[in-house]
Amino acid sequence: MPLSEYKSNLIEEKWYKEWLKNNLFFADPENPKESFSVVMPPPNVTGKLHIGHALNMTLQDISVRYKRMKGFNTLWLPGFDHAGIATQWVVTRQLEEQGINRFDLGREKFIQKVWEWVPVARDAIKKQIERLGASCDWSKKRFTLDEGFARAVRYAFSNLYKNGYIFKAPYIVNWDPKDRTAISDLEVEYEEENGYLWHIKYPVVDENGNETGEFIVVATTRPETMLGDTAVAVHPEDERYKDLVGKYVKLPLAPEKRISWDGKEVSNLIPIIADDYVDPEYGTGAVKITPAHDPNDFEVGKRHNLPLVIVMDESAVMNDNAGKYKGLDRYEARNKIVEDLKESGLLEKVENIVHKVGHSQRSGAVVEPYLSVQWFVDTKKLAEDAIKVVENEDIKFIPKQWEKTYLNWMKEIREWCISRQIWWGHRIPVWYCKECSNINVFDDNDFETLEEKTIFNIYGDTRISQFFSYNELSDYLYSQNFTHEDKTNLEFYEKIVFRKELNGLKKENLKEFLDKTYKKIPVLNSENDEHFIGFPPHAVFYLVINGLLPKSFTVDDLLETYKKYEKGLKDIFTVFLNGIKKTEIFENKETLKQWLIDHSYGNCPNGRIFFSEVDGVFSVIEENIKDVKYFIDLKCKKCGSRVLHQEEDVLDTWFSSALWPFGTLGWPEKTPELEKYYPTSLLVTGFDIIFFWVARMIMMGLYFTKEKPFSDVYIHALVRDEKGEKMSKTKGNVIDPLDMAEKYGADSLRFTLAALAAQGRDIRLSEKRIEGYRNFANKIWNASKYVLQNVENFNGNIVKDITSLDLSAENKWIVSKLQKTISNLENAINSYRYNDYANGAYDFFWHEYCDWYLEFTKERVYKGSDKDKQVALSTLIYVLDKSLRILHPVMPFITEEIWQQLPIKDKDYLSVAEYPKVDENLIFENEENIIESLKELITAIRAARAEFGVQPSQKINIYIKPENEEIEKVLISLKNAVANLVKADKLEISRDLTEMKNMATAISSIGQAYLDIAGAIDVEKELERQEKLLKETEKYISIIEKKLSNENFVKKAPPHVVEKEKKNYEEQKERKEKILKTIENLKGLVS
RNA sequence: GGGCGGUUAGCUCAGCUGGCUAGAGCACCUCCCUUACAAGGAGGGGGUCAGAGGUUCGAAUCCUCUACCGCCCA
Repeated sequence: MPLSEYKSNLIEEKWYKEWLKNNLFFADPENPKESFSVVMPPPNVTGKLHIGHALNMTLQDISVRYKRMKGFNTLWLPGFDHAGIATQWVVTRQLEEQGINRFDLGREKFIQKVWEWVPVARDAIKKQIERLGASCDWSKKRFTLDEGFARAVRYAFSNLYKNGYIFKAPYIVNWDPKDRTAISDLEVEYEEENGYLWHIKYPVVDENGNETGEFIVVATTRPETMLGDTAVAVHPEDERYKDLVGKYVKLPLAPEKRISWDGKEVSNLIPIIADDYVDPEYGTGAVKITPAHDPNDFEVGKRHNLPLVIVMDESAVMNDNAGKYKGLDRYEARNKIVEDLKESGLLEKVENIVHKVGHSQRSGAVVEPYLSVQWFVDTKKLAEDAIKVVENEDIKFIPKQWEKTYLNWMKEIREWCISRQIWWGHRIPVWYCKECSNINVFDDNDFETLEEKTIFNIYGDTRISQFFSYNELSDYLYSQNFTHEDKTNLEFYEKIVFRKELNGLKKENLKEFLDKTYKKIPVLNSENDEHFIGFPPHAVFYLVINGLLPKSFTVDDLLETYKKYEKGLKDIFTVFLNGIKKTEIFENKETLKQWLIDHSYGNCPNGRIFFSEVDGVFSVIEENIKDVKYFIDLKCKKCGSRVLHQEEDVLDTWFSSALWPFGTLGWPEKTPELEKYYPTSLLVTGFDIIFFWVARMIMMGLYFTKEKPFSDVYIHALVRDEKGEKMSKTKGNVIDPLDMAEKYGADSLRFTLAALAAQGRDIRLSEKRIEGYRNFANKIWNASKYVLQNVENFNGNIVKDITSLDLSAENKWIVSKLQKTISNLENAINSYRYNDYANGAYDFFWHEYCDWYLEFTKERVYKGSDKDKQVALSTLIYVLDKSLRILHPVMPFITEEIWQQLPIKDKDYLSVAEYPKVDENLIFENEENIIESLKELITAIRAARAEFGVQPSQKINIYIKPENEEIEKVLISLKNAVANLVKADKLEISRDLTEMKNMATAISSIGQAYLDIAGAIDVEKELERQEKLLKETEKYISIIEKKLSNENFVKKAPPHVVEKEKKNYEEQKERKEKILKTIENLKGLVS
């Protein structure tokens, strides 16, 4: 099927499907070849793929496709990030639009909504990645919240906690009052804003609390926090305040009694303390200290043992400690306080200032430094190895400059706040003991069998509760997995998480397994009855169905058994029933007996019957049991209590992303994938997440696997618009990669991004640019069309091994050029110069193959002998084949489409065909030089034509006098082609040509050409033209002369440079001679 | 305040470890619908490589300072 017109849309979709269908991107860990592995930075499941993703995907795909074609065992592992705050925010807003508040909805239902929404967004993004042609192994795709990943996260948390890297502490965090969560330092963006510096007078008091009339003036940008002041600090050496240190001030506007965060009363008389932290030069030299609302003050507070008074709630609304300002939003309170201060004469002055105000990256709300209890990772120790591994180049950043950025940050690393007060994410695997307050961290190491581990993990993922029924569990086990649609959740556990069969959980075994393994909890019919006193009947039924008590029993039997299991029973039902009552029934035999009788057939006054009774022997009536739940038995590791409560907070999303390179390969299990593909080879990402992600992956990777997570980190730039502005929806300057792919083809978009991806610079992208490279795709298409059409029309054979052919000079030239191009391209891609790769391929294909080689072949292809045709077409095909291979990593679709039609294809798909190897035997320096000079001559002839205004279509007679016999031979062999290229009517090539007078002259190192422009020659004009050329040449000669006459140059410059200059010099000299001669002739004509 | 980067043709940018009469694409000018391609072909104009100084036989490239622009961190 010959090619028609190039339409990207018609070819792109079909090939991606084909590739997938044939599993071309599947990575087999058993394949013994050297591995090349890349984990894809997982896009957020929120929203859409933007142009930055497109760049990221393109660069990865180029490297991955290149390595795959080079024969590596190549893995590109894709996946998605659950993006805690971002996703929660999107869903919250959607619900708000429907008038639903997430707090009203509740945690469980909210999460359910998120799970419903996420696949929609995720599948959209997946399609977009596919549209760009990403050659990743979808069969291995992962999600940061999938079953295996969640397990890895719990495992990691537990390990870090047990080894002292994770701690919980009261701390000043960056609080986002809009999302009501703590955020990490990195999630705060500082913006310069106009603000005020208020100078406030605090009255000094004497021992009795009476104002002395003296004041100490403090300045603040946040006056509302003064209500939380617990000291005023001055520098110890500051003479102005020396006498005041140790005295007290009366905090204006504050209530007399405030309550500190740990419940103690705090007076409004606060001490004046001395601390080095205060800069005596700045402001008044006195600083208000608000330890619960400022990180620096917090440190001061710790040193001086100051109480911590919180004055706002989680939404930044003033609380009880704010006295009469209670209930006001922080800004309303600020205005009111300023007003009141003014009124009472305590506001000394107001300064206009510009200061930096922190905003939440996500919600945009002004961040409030806020005292709260949070979970932290102590990153200091983890950072040590992470610094070493980069310093000793085990991990390389490309471009190198980013190393410094990384190291600077790493060396000054601070604790990482990992808890978030949101719902969507990995719930922290901590269970607090209600009895002894112990912090228990559980992971599946606390369980014996894989089946039990699995069930614990399902619980940990909040898919089932701690008390679960058979149906709840089986519904989950056998339903479709979220991440791998082709598997059930059980299969996911078997194939992805544990890599082992979970026989106990198979449908046919599940019931038996549960009965055997878990304590059974009776769910009684009366449970929803609010007057129902649940504990005693539950306890009895529990003992019976777990086989601890026979179905029929006496009071003594029951009491004895009860006493034996009392603690456990109480604990379990405290949790199950959310508190228990009537435990006293079991306190003595009489009450118990009475209770049993009261609830037995025939004796029951209130009509609630649990037992039958015959002669003091009671039997449980099984109809009372509505359902049986199984109980995942978690006990406090310190006191053994089962009354536990799980931490409400979830982990920072980056905590899970930090495990990405090994978590996706099956860690903590020792999987074949981990063995084969870890450490990964390359990470491609943007500079904006070096701290968020790259740094943390390195720390976690080193800690958990004792190996680096990757070898090379390629940091690409930000894609900006053509004016250099960041793309944003609000500015309306967004270039949508999918629109571009539709309009110009994914190939063109990819090529553009690669061509612009120079190291260390932002990319300014304009649509024009994409259009330009679409033209390149069109060029490839049409050139291929020329080749394929003529191959089709040819009756002979295309020879695959072109070395067996008698190659003429121009064939050798293009083949030789090709070798050099391949070598350059490989150098470029191996050092991540994607732009050089793209441009190098572009240059070769367009400006050598199309502009010249194709033109050289036309005469032979159209009018040559069969032999001529065979050589030309075979070479055309040979070079086209190699060209498509080198272009394939950048433009996979169009190259595959064309390659499929080559008569010499050696694989089913170009995507898995071999990358060209440089063949030294195909480098022909001599022929290269000759043809390059011929190009020069042809260009000179064309220039002469143009200067004399000869129409392109007008044919003229041209005479060429070659420099020597060899060149003469080459030129004669190419006579028809040359004639065509210079539009010659009659072309004569001979060394015997005598001087041609009255003609325009074109000069090159392989000879000169005379253009018979049929009397149209304007001698004056030609003279002028030649003189201009002479001048240029002379200028060049004088530059070279200067170099060569410099003794030091000849002495010190490397020989090959000197050699080159000498050769240049000779050439230019000759050229000058020729021009001089031409001028002489012309002058002869004038006179 | 600390750090990093940028400044090369009208525009967007290449120019790796110093050897270039400083390149590309787009835009511009002239000519051409020649049987692969007008999404094209041929030819052409356009830059004291931000400024100053230094190192060197040789600097757009290395060093220092200055100016302007950007980013990151505090």
